[in-house]
Amino acid sequence: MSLAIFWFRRDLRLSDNPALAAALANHDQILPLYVHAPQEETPWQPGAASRWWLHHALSDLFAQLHGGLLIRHGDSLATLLELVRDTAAEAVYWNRLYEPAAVRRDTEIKKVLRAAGVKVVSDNAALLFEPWELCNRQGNAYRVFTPFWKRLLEFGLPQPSAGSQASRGKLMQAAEQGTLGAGSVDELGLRPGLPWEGGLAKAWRPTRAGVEARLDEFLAADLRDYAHGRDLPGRDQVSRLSPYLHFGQLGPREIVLACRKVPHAAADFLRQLGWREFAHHLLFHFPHTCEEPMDDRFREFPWRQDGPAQCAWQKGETGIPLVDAGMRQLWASGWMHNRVRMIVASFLTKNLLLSWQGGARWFWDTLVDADLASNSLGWQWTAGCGADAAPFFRVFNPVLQGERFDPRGDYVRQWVPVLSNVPAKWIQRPWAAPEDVLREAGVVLGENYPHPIVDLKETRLRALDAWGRVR
DNA sequence: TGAAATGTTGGGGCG
DNA sequence: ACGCCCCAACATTTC
Repeated sequence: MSLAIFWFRRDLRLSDNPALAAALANHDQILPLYVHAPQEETPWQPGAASRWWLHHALSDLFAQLHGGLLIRHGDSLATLLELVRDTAAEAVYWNRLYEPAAVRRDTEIKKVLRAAGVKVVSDNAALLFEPWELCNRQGNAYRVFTPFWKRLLEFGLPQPSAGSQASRGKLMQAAEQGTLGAGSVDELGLRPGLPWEGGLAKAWRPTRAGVEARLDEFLAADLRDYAHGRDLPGRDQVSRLSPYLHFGQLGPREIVLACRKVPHAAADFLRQLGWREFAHHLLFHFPHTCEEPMDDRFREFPWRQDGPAQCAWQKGETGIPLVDAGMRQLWASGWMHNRVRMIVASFLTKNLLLSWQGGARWFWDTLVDADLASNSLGWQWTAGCGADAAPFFRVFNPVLQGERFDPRGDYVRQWVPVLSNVPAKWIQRPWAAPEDVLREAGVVLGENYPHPIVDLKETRLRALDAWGRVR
């Protein structure tokens, strides 16, 4: 009778799970384990929105396993050693993580377990390719997206391997785990316990059934005209799969497989999956880039300190409608449309001249899809200090972006309801509207909607000057 | 996965 | 009919 522990981390699914499939193939009985150890991810412990999602993802996995998921809270290595001792497990299986803290921890755990005579098997459930499997002709990591993606496509987009649907009859049932001291998901205390979670619950279905339904719906309807429609936040023609991917309730290879089955071209959408892949590639090879700019010239960049401005940005009270709409969508639903993420990030770093790290930290705490790799890439891209970064002179004008991508103001109306009666012509810049137009719409600037906290033209020039000095 | 300034062109109003 | 000016509309350059 051979027993192995399967350690769930951010691969909270039973399908397309290579390490789980390998464990099932090689052992008679598998103990499914989850260890809650946020302190091991310091300084990037999951934020409130992320914990809310994790709570539901774990509850759902617990249900899929009919309660046969051992839940522990504490030190990962100590927990594994204790369970190996108590169950006489021969092996521990897991799927890899790529954040610097997780890599350090897992390397140490692997070393200690092997020294103790325990077999350790790790595999890749989170990415299309391991970060070290793709390199340029000089054998170096990629720093530019396009050649990276081109190379990946040359290798071919991988699909779930056949063995991943192995028998689940060997998974140890709850009754058999009786003496091992299982905790419950509720005991982990992951839910915010704020009225806030009502907004998250309304916006999301954080379960495997939820993601399967979402994927089908997206591929059937929203993939047509995706290249254009994904830029319109009012239309919301985007996949919304990112939180499921982060927690591994859906694997990227499952997405590739699903795309093969639809009649429309999926290349533009898969390219977005490529950006997620690229972000992991970069964070693995340049692990300091979640804290520090990749471009050393930005180490001494003169970011301002401005608490009130930072706060206005966070609360969506900048007086710039599209920025405020995005920040309010984030707070209310734990998510923001990608086009708007770029706009609010440009506004924070360029118009307010506040550090990208501060923005990244706020996103980290409020996004249900907060992912260290994607978040770091996105913010460094906007700030112009990262790999394949936006050119220094690229400053988004949130008014023009609004007129181009939210021309009727649908998105602004939804998230900044006080502006809902402002005509489309003025909704992206109410401060410029004639008095009678505002009066008729019920808007009183400085009363029920703020005056803009900065002048867009002036702050653009200030940003150009600051970025110009870096060159 | 920009925006603004500057340059060019061509149609129409008008003397 | 002609030249002149104005100014969209579009293209190019610059940040």
